[in-house]
Amino acid sequence: MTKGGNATGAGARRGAPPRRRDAEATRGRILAAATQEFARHGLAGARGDRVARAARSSERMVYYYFGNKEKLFRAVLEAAYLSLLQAERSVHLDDLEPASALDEFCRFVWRYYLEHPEFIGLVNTENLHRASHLKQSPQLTQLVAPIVGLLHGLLERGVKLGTFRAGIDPTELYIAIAALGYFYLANSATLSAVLGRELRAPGHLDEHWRASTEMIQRFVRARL
Amino acid sequence: MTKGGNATGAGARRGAPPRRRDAEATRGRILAAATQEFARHGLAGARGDRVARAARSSERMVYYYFGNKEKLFRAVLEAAYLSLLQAERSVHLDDLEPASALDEFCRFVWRYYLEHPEFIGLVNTENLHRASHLKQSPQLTQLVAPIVGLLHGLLERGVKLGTFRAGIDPTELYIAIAALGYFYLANSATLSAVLGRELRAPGHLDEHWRASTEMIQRFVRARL
Amino acid sequence: MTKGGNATGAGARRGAPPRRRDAEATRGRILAAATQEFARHGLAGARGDRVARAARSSERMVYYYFGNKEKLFRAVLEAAYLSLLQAERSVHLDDLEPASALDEFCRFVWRYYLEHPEFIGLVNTENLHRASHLKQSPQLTQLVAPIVGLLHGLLERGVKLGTFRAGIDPTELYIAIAALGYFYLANSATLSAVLGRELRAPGHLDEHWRASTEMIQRFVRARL
Amino acid sequence: MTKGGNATGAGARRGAPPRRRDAEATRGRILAAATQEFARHGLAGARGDRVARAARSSERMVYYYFGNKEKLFRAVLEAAYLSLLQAERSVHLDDLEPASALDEFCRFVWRYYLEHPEFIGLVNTENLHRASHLKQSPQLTQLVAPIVGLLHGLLERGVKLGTFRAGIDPTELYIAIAALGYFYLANSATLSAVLGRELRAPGHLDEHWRASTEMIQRFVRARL
DNA sequence: CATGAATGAGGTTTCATTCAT
DNA sequence: GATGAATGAAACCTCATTCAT
Repeated sequence: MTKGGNATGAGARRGAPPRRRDAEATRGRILAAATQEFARHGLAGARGDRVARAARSSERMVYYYFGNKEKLFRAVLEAAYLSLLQAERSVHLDDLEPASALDEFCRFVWRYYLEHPEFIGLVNTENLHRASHLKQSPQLTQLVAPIVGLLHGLLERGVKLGTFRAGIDPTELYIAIAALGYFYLANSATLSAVLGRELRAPGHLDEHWRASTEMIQRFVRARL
Repeated sequence: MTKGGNATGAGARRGAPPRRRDAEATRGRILAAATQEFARHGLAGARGDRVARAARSSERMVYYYFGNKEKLFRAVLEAAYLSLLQAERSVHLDDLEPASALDEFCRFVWRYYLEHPEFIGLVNTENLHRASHLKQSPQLTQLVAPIVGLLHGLLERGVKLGTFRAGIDPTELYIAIAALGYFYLANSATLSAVLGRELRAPGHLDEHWRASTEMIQRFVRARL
Repeated sequence: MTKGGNATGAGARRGAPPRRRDAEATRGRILAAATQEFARHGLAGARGDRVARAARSSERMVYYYFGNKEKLFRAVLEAAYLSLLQAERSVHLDDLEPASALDEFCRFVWRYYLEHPEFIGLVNTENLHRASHLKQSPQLTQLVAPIVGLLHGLLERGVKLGTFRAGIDPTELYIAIAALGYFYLANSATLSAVLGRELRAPGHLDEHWRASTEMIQRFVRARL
Repeated sequence: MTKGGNATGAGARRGAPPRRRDAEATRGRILAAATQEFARHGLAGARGDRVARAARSSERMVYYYFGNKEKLFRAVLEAAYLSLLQAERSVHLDDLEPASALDEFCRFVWRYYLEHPEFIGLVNTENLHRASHLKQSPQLTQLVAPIVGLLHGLLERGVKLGTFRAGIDPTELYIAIAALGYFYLANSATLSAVLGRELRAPGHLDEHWRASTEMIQRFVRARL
């Protein structure tokens, strides 16, 4: 029942009569559409008919597959976090020396946020709801962001080599790295208006990334 | 119960029946209630009757004073930003040496976010709407966060004294300071669930603030 | 208490503090504004605040002077009919020979409708309400359109002279004259759309008037 | 109670509980009810709940099928004009000699107005709105009342036979015929009150029709 | 597996009107 | 005599959801 390994192909399905395996495809399209919808409009602002239309399906199907709005949101949220976890698994830092590895790590986080604006939207929405849906997903809460483990190892290596100072909490470091990227992108609209600077302009994006990595490096570096 | 001749001021009015025919007071209560409502539930999730009840007024009065939901939100947003600006005016850093002044600045920002969770909620909501309401408020967009000016002066002083390195963009510095505080508090719910650590616990709050200021100090410090 | 003959002048009353005799002036402005409002939007569609604004007064004053919406409409309607009656009094046909007098009469009716679109709007609205307000105004129903009397005399003279045929009901004649003008103007919007001809174009207005008078003349003429 | 296999047709369904899940029937009942409601109360005065009740449906269904009040009105208006056009197609004048044909035409128009008071109410309402809804219906504006074509042919035949005079504009003639009928019926309430004559009394209705046709005949007749 | 029809409940907003100086 | 503040009732409309095939 896994996704990979089937050979039906994704193409040639436009207006054609529904065929075998379409159930899963429909479900997938709905999930994708709902992800966008929730990310853009929040939970209360999301509209079932927009999801249905974007998924080239019907509102009825949304209920058929997901039960109700809240459950749909939970499914979307789980998929989003799972997606992040999967991406995190692709990060391999062990072959790099600690400082470069940390740079690489920062780049990964920044890139992920930059390329997954829907993730930011969903997380913001979930925080508005005090993480109530997340708490209902045991598989997610038990996972304890394995990415922090990466940082832990990395910091230890740096300390041993004498390039990083001791006593840095990997969780705090992770939060700092996330904060610098997330805040900038999540709040770019209001910040741009208030600061009078277009934060989404490519130049400023780059500059921010550079400043952020420097800040992180200086934070961990021994004997500045 | 008449309007003239009392000197109670605006405070100490909780649960007491609202003074009737006091436009300013009624408007104020509605604005305060709406601030909480929008911060907690977002624009789409906010409910007019909850606002009315919390303001010990009627739904009708909300429309009487603010026209419609969107305008009410705009009024709330404007008041929130104005409130921040006013608080910023109370920050005086000129008498402190640069490093201490920077610490003080960080403490101010952190405290403001900590003590004004509604501000975070409103800003998040406004970002969901791509700052569309903010852009309609000329008075706010024209203001160009004067607080950045404070940082600018502070950095210059530090550079002259040789304690800060040159070439730091005050706007970027401001964003970093804001990011470290805002992100932590705005996302504490999901982060707590995912990281398996109660970020709102007093100890962790303090630790985060300490780590943040250190990060900022190391970022600007010359010759580390 | 008549309008003419006072020397306060109509000018110089813009933003100035209210003075003596302003009560009557305010009432008058409200009545005029309400006339336009009811004519343009009907009874149900009329809005108190639009009336107030157009009258440079307040909604409160509307109720102060007229009690409620329905009474205001009645006042408007009475004023409109009284206005028509007064205009009718200015029609003098006795010095003209019958055919010319009839032409003159037709011209008067046509002109009145053309120059008083609000009258048409009000009458249409009143018919929607099955003349219920009109019936409540004894002064109007008792009047029995004196203008029909004019036609009666005119027809008699024509018959005596041998230019008009006998047996024509003056009321029917009046209705016909009114119909040709009223219908054309009252329905010009829908007719223009459906017939593909701009009925309000000056050329077509004139042509219609010419055709109408000819129709009326041919109707009464003896021995065609 | 299933949908398939019955042959009752659309008629004879009054007071009986509405057949459920019959979209066409439900839509039809709502349209019919709305026609009456708009005709009687105008656009602003029409009430959604009255429509729902009269249609033995729910207010919700009105929005389900028609979107909103304005669209419902447009649908009603379109149906009303389409109904008129269909009736016009049943008029065949070619077999009659011109004068009789013209009489027949007048009778048709008169009868239509007499038997479709809702049409008059709707058209009046649409004129209040300056035909704004009609203009949004391309199918209606493009039709250019084909009935005028009938009059055109009829006039030509009469001229050739020498019974009608030349130079009569068929559109003007149509307007005159419509005016004499429409005005009388649309304004019967106010006219009855003002003229002191019950225009809806059968005798007066007949008399008006006779006077109207005579007027039309005399208008077109050659050599009176 | 899929769907068109239907709906209860409640949301936002408007309206005409009155209160209390 | 005049007015700003207030309001109950109801209007229109939307939303998430279920029914019945």
